[in-house]
Amino acid sequence: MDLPSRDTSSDTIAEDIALAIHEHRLPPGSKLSEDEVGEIFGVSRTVVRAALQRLAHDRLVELRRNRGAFVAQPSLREAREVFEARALLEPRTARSAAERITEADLALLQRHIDAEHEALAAGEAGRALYLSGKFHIEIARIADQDTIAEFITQLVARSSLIIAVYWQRRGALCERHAHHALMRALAVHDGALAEELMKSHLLDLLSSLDLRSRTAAPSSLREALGG
Amino acid sequence: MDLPSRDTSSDTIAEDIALAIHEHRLPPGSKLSEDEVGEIFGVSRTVVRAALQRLAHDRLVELRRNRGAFVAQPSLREAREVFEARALLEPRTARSAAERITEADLALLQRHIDAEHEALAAGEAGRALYLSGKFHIEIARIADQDTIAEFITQLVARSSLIIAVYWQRRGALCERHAHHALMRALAVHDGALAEELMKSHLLDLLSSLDLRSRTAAPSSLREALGG
DNA sequence: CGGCACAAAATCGTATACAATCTTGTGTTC
DNA sequence: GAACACAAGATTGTATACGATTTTGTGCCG
Repeated sequence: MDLPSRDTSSDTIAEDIALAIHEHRLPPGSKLSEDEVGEIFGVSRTVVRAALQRLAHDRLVELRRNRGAFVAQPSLREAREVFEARALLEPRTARSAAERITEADLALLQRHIDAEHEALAAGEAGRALYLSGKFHIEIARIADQDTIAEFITQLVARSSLIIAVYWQRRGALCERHAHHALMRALAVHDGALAEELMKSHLLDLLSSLDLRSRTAAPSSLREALGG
Repeated sequence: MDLPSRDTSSDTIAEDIALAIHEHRLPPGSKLSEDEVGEIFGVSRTVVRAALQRLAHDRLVELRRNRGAFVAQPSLREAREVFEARALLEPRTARSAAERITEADLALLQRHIDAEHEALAAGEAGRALYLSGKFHIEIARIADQDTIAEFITQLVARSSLIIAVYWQRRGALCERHAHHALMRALAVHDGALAEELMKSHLLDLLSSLDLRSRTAAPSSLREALGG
């Protein structure tokens, strides 16, 4: 509004909301009223609806007819499936990335890791998680696979939502070492190692989630009981 | 309109258009005017826009700002990437499907194949292609992987578009034997064989495309010159 | 006092209207 | 005769308005 450097189209709003979800500023189950969002961004409901529909298509929000839009609450089943899909896509993509990575790419990845550590040091856990996801997406981009990168982008965003719901051991910074090890494999163009590291990294992530208990869908009722 | 058995929501329209694209009734590059589509389905531009945006998100149509919606014309690069993504997802999914397939699933798959042959015999090549794609999606469903099935659904639709642009040897019915062989592997729960057959089937499909020539994007100019 | 029915309020679904942008046809000028 | 400038037409982008559905608050009845 004040600084219309970009078009305030629905894409911008969708990205802003997606970022907020990714950084856990919008917890799962949050209501996204069309009027409210429209007022925040200074646009009409028309463009807000377009943004929400796009987010619903990415499974980040759930649209309930005549009820409104809510930040999605991935089911246990969806959580497993998302990581299984990532396990199919990312290891092979990491191998391709290792085979064709350049010095510029490595420098960019290193900056990503540094930014992640900075965010973590500053106590911005949400932002650190977002940057951690960006690391995975960047690898797909380096592999020169835009189509797969798009899928991974979506899966990473959904993973962030899954982590928000099912995160178990909060203290463990498993990401840190895994990403460093991956960096080393990429730097020496060791595709086989990169593939293996990515595979175990994803398995680690999955095992850090509490996917055993909570068989019932964690509804907003949880907030009522917990708070 | 006349038979409003279902809600004429944007999803229905998007599916109808997607089906037309899938069956090659709407060739790549076709203009999808909002007014025109709205008049055809008896709805306002509002709902048409929602449908077109959804299709654009699935990469079946391309939205050009202030220009309108057009049936997408996949680039050479996109064509390769789509089949590379399928090569990562489908073989392992076929293995899972083989391990857990039931008699009911087998019967359903057989009906799919029969319907495909009927369509082919009736000269409905487009419909046969659509059913052929459904076969792949059904396997992902049998594997009990909804998330991956969704990705495959999208990739299959895009494949249909790719075939419309880059199809080379029209006479070859490579699909037929490949799907039958897959059926046999699934029937005896031979996961390893199913995985291998799916892998080579996808490679066969890719090799049946003419991805060497036509480095420049085939625009609508081709119609003007060809017609 | 608890449960049900009804009404008011809020929110979403869709249609229509207006503004912005692009395309295209026409006229003028060199 | 060709190229540019301008205007008319068409199409999309966005806002607003109205109808439908759901939610919720209130009052009556058992």
